This record gives sequence, C-alpha cells and structure tokens, in this order.
Amino acid sequence: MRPRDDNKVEAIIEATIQLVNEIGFSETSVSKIAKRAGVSAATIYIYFENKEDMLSKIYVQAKQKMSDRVFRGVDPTAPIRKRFDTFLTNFVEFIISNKDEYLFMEQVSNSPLLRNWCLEETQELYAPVYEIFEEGKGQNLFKPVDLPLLVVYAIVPLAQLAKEQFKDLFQFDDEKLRIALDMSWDAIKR
Amino acid sequence: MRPRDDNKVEAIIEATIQLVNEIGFSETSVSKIAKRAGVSAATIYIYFENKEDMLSKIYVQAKQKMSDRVFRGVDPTAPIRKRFDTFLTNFVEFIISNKDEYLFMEQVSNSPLLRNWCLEETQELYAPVYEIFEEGKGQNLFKPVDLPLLVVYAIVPLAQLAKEQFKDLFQFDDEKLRIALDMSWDAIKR
Amino acid sequence: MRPRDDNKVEAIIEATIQLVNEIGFSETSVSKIAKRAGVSAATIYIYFENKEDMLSKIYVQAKQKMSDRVFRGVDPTAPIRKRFDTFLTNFVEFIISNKDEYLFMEQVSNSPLLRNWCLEETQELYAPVYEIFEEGKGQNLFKPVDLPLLVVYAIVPLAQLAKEQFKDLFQFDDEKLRIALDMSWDAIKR
Amino acid sequence: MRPRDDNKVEAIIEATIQLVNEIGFSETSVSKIAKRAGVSAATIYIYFENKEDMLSKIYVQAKQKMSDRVFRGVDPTAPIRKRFDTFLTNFVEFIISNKDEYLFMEQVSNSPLLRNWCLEETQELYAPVYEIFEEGKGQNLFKPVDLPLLVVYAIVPLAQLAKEQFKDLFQFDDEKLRIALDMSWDAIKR
DNA sequence: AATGAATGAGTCTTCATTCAT
DNA sequence: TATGAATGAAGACTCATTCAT
Repeated sequence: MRPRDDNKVEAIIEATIQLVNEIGFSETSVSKIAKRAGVSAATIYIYFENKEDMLSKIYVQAKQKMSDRVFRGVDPTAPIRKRFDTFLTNFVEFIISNKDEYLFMEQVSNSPLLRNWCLEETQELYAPVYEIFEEGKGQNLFKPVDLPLLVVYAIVPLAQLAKEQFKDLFQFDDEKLRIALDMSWDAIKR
Repeated sequence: MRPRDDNKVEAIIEATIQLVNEIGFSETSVSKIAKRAGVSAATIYIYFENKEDMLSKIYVQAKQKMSDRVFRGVDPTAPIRKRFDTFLTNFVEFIISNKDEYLFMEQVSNSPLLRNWCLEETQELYAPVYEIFEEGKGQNLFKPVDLPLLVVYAIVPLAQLAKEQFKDLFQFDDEKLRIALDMSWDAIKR
Repeated sequence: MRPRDDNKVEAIIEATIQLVNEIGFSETSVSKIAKRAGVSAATIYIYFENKEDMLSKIYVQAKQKMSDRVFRGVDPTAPIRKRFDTFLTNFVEFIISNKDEYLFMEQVSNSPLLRNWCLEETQELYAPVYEIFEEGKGQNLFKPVDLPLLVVYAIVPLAQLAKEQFKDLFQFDDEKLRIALDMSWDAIKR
Repeated sequence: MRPRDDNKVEAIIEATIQLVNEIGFSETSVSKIAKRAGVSAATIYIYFENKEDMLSKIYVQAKQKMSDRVFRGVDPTAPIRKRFDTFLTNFVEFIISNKDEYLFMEQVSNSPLLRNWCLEETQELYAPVYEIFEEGKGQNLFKPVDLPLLVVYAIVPLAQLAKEQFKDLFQFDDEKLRIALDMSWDAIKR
C-alpha cells in the first residue's frame, strides 16, 4: 500500500493559501489549487471531503498555529504589562512573517463561510487574552469597561498596522512597535 | 426606447449587496443577482459592462455614500476634539445603519479584487480625516508619531466594535460610544 | 427575446431516447445527449431542471403517448372481445412502430429510478384496461380470478413477442397477431 | 501469498447485486461496491478484469444458478403437463426467493450491455424448455404455432406476476399458482 | 492477496456572457 | 429597454483503473 504522502497535503494547503491571497476567494477553484500544488484535482478529495471541508481545515490549522505563536513565551506570572507586550509583539510578528496565512484567515473570517463552521472562532485564540485583560481590570490597571472594548483597542489596531505594512502604507520597526504598544496601553489604561 | 430605469439599477445593486453578505462573494452569481432583483440576467449587462464593472461601481458608490455620511456636520472651524467626536460618531452610525453596504465594502477591500481597480481607495475617504489629525498634531494635541498610527488607533477599533455588534458580541449605546471615543482619544493624545 | 425553440426540446428528447437504447442508461450522459441533439449541454438545463427531471418528463410523455395510441378507436359500447382485440392490436402496433420509446420506458420501469417518481405508473394506462376486464368478468366471459391475472396474461406476452421481434426471434404478421390474440383470450376465458 | 479469498469474491458479488437493485445500474460504481463489500476497490481488480467483466460474470453465474434451479426435479420421462408444472413452479419459486439476483438479471437483459457479451443468452436456459414444448407439439397437446408463441405465453406471465408480487400488486399462494399454471396451459393447449 | 494513494477522464451542473426579438 | 434562449468554459466532484507497498 502506498503510504500517505504528507508532502502532497502540505502542497495543497500552501497552494490554497497562496491562491486565495493572489486571486481571491471566489476565483480560487479546486483545479487551480491542484495545478499549483502539482497534484491531480482528484487527489485533493483523498485528503478532504470537499472544498469547504478543506478550507475549514486549513482555517482551523492556521488559527491554531497563530494561537501557538502568539502565546509562546507569555509567562502567566509576569506582570500584566510584560505579558501584554509579549503577546502583542508575538501577534504582530506572526502577521508579518505569516502574511499569507493571516490574510487567508481574514478572508475566511470576513466571508459568510465561517458562519456555517465552528463559531468558537475567536474563543480559542482569545481565551488566554481575556485572562490578561480581566486580571488587569482586577488590578485597576485598565478602565472599568466591557472587556470587548479593552480587547479590541489593544489588539485590532496592531493587526491593521501590520496589514498596512503589506501595502507599504506603514513600516514597523522596533521603535514603531514600542510606540504602538504604548498607544494600545494608553487606550485601555486607567 | 424606454428611458433608463433607475429602479432596476437600484434593485440590482441592492440584490448584489444582500447576496454578497448572505452567501458570500464566491457564491454570488449574476443569475442569482438577477433573480433576487427581479430582472433578467441580460438586463444587468445593459447597465454594467460586466460583473467586475458592476462590483467596482457598487463599491465606489458605497464608498462615496459612506464618505458623505461620515463628514456630514463636521465643522472645519470647530475644535479638534469636537470634529473628532462628530466624524467618528457619524462613522459608527453609518456602519450600524448600513450594515450590508459596509460589510460589502469590507469584503471587497479584503479581497484581491480591489487591486485591479482604482487604488485611491482610502484617499477619498481619509483625505479630510488626515487634515484633522495633522491639525491636531500641529496643535500638540496628539502624539508626535506617524499619521497612520493616529488614524488607525482612532478609527479602526470603532469599526471593529460596530462589526462585533452585528455578531451580538458587543452593544453600542450612547455611553459606550462616549467611552469608546475617549479610548480612541487616549490612544493618540499626547 | 428569442422565442422558445421547440425543435431543440424535441431534439433533446429524441437524442435521449436513442442513446438510452443504443448504449444503455448508465452510459447516457448529458453531454452525449447534447452532442447527439446538436445543442450545448447548458441548453438542456433551460428546458429541464436536471437530468432526472428530464428523464422523468420524457418517460411521462412517452407513457401518455402510448396510452393515447392504445385506446384510440376502442368503442366502450362494442362487445368485450372486439374491444379486447382492438386495444391489444393497438398496443402491439405501438410497440413495433415506436420501438425506441417503448424500450426506453421499459428501461425506466425496470430501474430503481422510477420509484422516486410518480407511482401511479401503470394506473394511468391500465385504468381503461381494468374496465374491460372487469366488465368481461361480470359477463362471465373470463375466469373468476384476480384481475392482475387476467391483465397480465392478456397483455404481457404480446409485449414480449413484440420485443422479440426486435431481436429477430419472432415476426408478427396479421395471422400471427390473430393467433396471439386468441392465445391471450384462451388464457383468460372461462 | 495468500490464497484466493472466496469470501471476498462472494461479498463483491452480493454487494453488486444489492446495489444495482437499490440504486440502479448507473449509480452503482466500483467504489460503492467496494465499500458495501467491505473491501478496497483495488481488490475487485484482483478477481475481475474490469467492471464490465465483473458484471458479465455475475450475470452468467446468476443465469446458471437459475437454470439449475428451474430444471431441478424435472423428469424427462414424466408426462408433458407434469414437466410443465414442475419447471414453471421452480421458475416462480426461484424468482420469489432470489429477488435481487433475478431483478439484476432483468436489468442486464433490458440494457444494451448484454449485446456486447455472450449472445447465447436465452439458449442456455431455454434449451431444455424448447424440448418440452416441441415434444408437446409433437403430441398434439399444443397449438400448431411457432415455438416462441408457446414459450412466451407459458413463461412470461408467470415472471411478470412474480415481479408484481414484489410491488405488492399481487400475491402468490398455492392456489394462485395452480390457477396461473392452468392459464398458461390454456393459452397454449390445443 | 490486499489496499490506500493517486490520477486523467469524465460526471452533472452553473457560470458569465451574447444573441435575437 | 428588456429578456428568455443559447452557449463555451469552467465549476465541484466521482469515475474506473493503476501504482507502490
């Protein structure tokens, strides 16, 4: 029996992410993916039930990868600000060095596709995030407002700036990152 | 020869925006649009060159509409903070009361489709915005940082919160809005 | 607006019936039908919802045509034997001169496809038949047995003989037909 | 090297016959057969050259089985009527207790598939039948007509009635069977 | 012998678009 | 202007079959 060829699966996943970013979701067909991945279209159906199953699995895998990277090195005993800086720096670095995967996730998130899948969406990723913000609130570090406000103000602008870097509308460096972290902090701090 | 029937164009545009939000870009076909709009698919080609032309025109029109709404009532002679509050309040209100149009724009923005079209994109909308922030910087109200940082921190979190409202993850009211505006201000203020 | 081209529908129907008889049900694809009919495969979907809808409509139409032909000239006031001879002669003549349509119907009848469609199947056709046999039973012309027995013995052998004629295993002529009608009659008569 | 696993062949054959009856010829794919039989699709190609070879072999085997059953206990020295009743009773009983196999054969017979295979078709089965009818003709028991007429009138209605039993349109019991045999006999007797 | 992996050719169907009225 | 008819190209997916183990 021929053994499962993980290279093929990997090639399929990579081709999908690339194409979605290059030509968009609606133009990304199974046959184009197959051609790019160097396999037969039929091969894709060995590893995935159908196109949607494939997209959802790629999405979940990317989400997991991001989650892993973002919380790498975040010490639960460190002070809030330290943890805050670490995970946000990780986040920005992930986006910049995993452009295609991140933009793929964004396209999925913004399309109605996601609704039909798992809705825990941000949960998995944001669970440890919420802890930080709740703890910070408990220590009176943050404004006494709804958690979503804190989370959004801390995180979303950084994602947007990383994306603008792809369009050459902005450029991150160590100082810019420090400034941005301060702005996030200023937005939510008491 | 019958005169151009604006009802039909309007129906086509509305159907398109609805469908893109309901079933996503990739599933939105010309024939589905026609059916929803109550016209023949051929009719669409009277008013638009092709599908892409239609999408781009709808996008530009929505963008213009948003721009109009956002700067309505913004008095160039008012103090910065006043102008800041007004246009951001307009912005949030526009998103909430024009959900479909806004999400349509987001789907377009996040897809590679846009690249092939006009690239002035954010210009049109952000031009008056930049003035406010530059003026604020000149008055030493804001941090002495790159404009994109100011713009992003002021605007993007509000858009995100409005979108989270659609998913019932957050709910805007007058107080929440005031708090959010303060957080935006805190992020960028000196 | 281009008017509906009935020639095209007719060509599609004829091509389908021909192909099913030539190469069998399982080998009869939409694209082969289109090619034989001289239309685009997409055209088929203008006139029929899908392949199954097409097959079922062709089947029903053929069934109706057969029903019309079989009872043509059957005088309800004529004596039983007269009516018996007339409709059975019609039946044999229909099969012989509408070979493809009849065999198409048989292939449909013998496949599990039919189950998903209308189940009145033989009803429509056999309704007037049953009258004849019931009337004959009432006049003590026929054996006092279940109607299906009478119906089957009268009709089915004739259909089989007509089909064998297609394989050159048998040849109908006026005398053979008369003999066969007598055999049908002998089988069921008292 | 493992020995030929007859269980597997048997499972494949049974799965095929079942599926053809459940979902029809055109829907019965090799992979569905494999799944139903609990083997890999590739395994089928160990025992059969290809799909058509498999179908034809299953057909021939079923045909042989039917032939065996039908002439079991038919004593060539017994009187015609006795032999007539025996083989027709066998025939009806075979159909009823081997529904799937019989209907499978019918589906094959009625499709153009058969033409490409062996054409002895009815020969094998009908050879001993023809003897009975020819002998009966020689004894002036039967009408002096073409053999096919006798054969068809004797046999075909019984097959049809057995099939109608599957659709609950008719129900065989000992008396009904006796009546039917009499009707067959009446049809062909002098 | 047995099978999961792999594929080119084919399946049905829908696509965006043009044509004829 | 407006539209049903028409279509070549492409969509997702399954097919029968072969390969490598």
